[in-house]
Amino acid sequence: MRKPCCDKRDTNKGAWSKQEDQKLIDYIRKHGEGCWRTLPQAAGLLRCGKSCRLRWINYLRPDLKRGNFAEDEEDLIIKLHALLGNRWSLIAGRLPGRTDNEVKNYWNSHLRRKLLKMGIDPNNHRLNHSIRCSTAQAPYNNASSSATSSTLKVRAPSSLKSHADNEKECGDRISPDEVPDLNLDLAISFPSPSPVKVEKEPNPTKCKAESGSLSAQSPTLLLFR
DNA sequence: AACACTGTCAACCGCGTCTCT
DNA sequence: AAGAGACGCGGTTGACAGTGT
Repeated sequence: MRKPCCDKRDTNKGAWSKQEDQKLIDYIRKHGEGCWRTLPQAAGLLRCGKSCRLRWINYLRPDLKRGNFAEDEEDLIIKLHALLGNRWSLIAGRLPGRTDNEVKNYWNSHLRRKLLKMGIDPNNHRLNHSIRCSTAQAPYNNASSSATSSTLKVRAPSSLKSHADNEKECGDRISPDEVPDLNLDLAISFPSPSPVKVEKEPNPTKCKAESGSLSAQSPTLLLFR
């Protein structure tokens, strides 16, 4: 049985105040990201670590772009979604200054509708195609979307297989080589000194528990342009 | 003006994965 | 090998704003 990530009685929830934001910013500027579990106490925040992490990543990080999505960003999201499904973090990794949450929200509120208006099924990116799989929110995933998404990230070969399996289960879904005019040349392979890597940089300030999580063994999603 | 409806987005939740012991 | 702890991800929720009636 997993313990709750924090003692919920003693933590604030809901919207962040400016003071809380400032505390978090100050702390991370001083000590860097990481060790989210212990950060709230160290920073004097009555929040759980997860909440702090989310607030920082989605809102406070200095490199965030925010604001409206450009047309080319929209295009890229649509194309990447056609290839990757709801792997928002992977998609966001190709959009500098954008977060997975932001991309996901934008997809659900704008792009889905836009595609529907154009007569394209946002689930499989096909024209005038009735939705075959009942999981409208998780186009390429079967029962557990989070499971498959993690699989893709970590174990590329089997994930490709699982994607292919889903294709079978869901009928004639689009496959990467079916995507027209994509020109993304997406490949998954083990790390090598090559093009753009969508990979989290190991944070030097990270604590012990996390430090080995991106070892040389971890396959990396490589994206070429 | 008041209410209902709809859209947006920040935040939460639960679960999978990874690492360490 | 098994269990615990921590992180990260995707799905979902709920508050708020905008729009329509």
